[in-house]
Amino acid sequence: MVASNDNSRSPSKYICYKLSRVMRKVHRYYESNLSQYGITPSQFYVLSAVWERDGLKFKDLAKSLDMDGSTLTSILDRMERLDLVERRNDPEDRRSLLVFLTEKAKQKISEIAHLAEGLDQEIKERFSDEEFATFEKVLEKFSQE
Amino acid sequence: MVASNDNSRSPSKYICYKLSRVMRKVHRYYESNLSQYGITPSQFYVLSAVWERDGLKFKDLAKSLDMDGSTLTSILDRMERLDLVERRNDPEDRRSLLVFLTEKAKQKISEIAHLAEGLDQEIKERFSDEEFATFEKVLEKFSQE
DNA sequence: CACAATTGATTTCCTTACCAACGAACAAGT
DNA sequence: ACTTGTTCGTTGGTAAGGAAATCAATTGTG
Repeated sequence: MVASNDNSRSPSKYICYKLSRVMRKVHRYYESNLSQYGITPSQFYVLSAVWERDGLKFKDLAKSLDMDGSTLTSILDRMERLDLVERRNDPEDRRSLLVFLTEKAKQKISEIAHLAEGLDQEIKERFSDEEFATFEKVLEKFSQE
Repeated sequence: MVASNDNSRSPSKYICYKLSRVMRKVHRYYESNLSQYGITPSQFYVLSAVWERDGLKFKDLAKSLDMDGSTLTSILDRMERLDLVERRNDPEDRRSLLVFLTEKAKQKISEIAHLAEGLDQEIKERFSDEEFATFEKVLEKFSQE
């Protein structure tokens, strides 16, 4: 808490810096665990989102992940190379693409999701329930607006 | 809160995803405001850290920002090109580098810091004091361990 | 002293992220 | 039908983040 006082020059007084630092840390934690499945955290988010709604539109996928289309394009490129997802044409709109999980991905995803839930559990255990609930509430509010 | 329940498949149930999403949002907010000074959020963190301790060692800078050395190398490259920082040899260790702010940076940094404090203020105002205090406490705990 | 091990910083490679510009396809209006 | 405008996805550019390999300099050990 020392570095948060207002007349300090330290970057650690700024929200954005704090968030970025923690995010990177948690990201590395996920990354090191997901690597045994040969995927990255971002690829895992895409897998989860497509698992939730197989065959959804590219643009809806991007929107649901709050991700720029061009970022998703390159992630899907790699995931297609890894045989995790498949892009198919949308019969209703020739500009649009539909995204599907491959059989390979369908077989792996629930195990991976289980692992990720375990990682979350380990993180949560470091805090009190209320503390963490408030933390998540604030995050939720952030991403809504 | 809907998406956080445990039997959902949505990526938004995972801490790492939530953090990344919020972080990106806040990052974009900072980015759009800092761009008037021609710098990025990460460059701003470096400026702040060097402003706090001018002439610190490269490795200490990287450590204090919890940043990989290779990342810092490329950020400093750009910042040197922008005439914001300067690398000098460490007289005590020829492997080591010392990092200094340029005059140009010294003149701009306090104004930029003031802007950033304003951005933080605007964010804070969206939450209750306790709520946000807990949020920051959790972030703090995260980055300590 | 000499040699091995470690440290400091850079380079290269890969992934993510975003913006701006683009071309193709669709929609709306006249 | 034709033109105008919009939407969809990709491409190309830049920045950041990190892992691994590398080189030079320093430290440790025999």
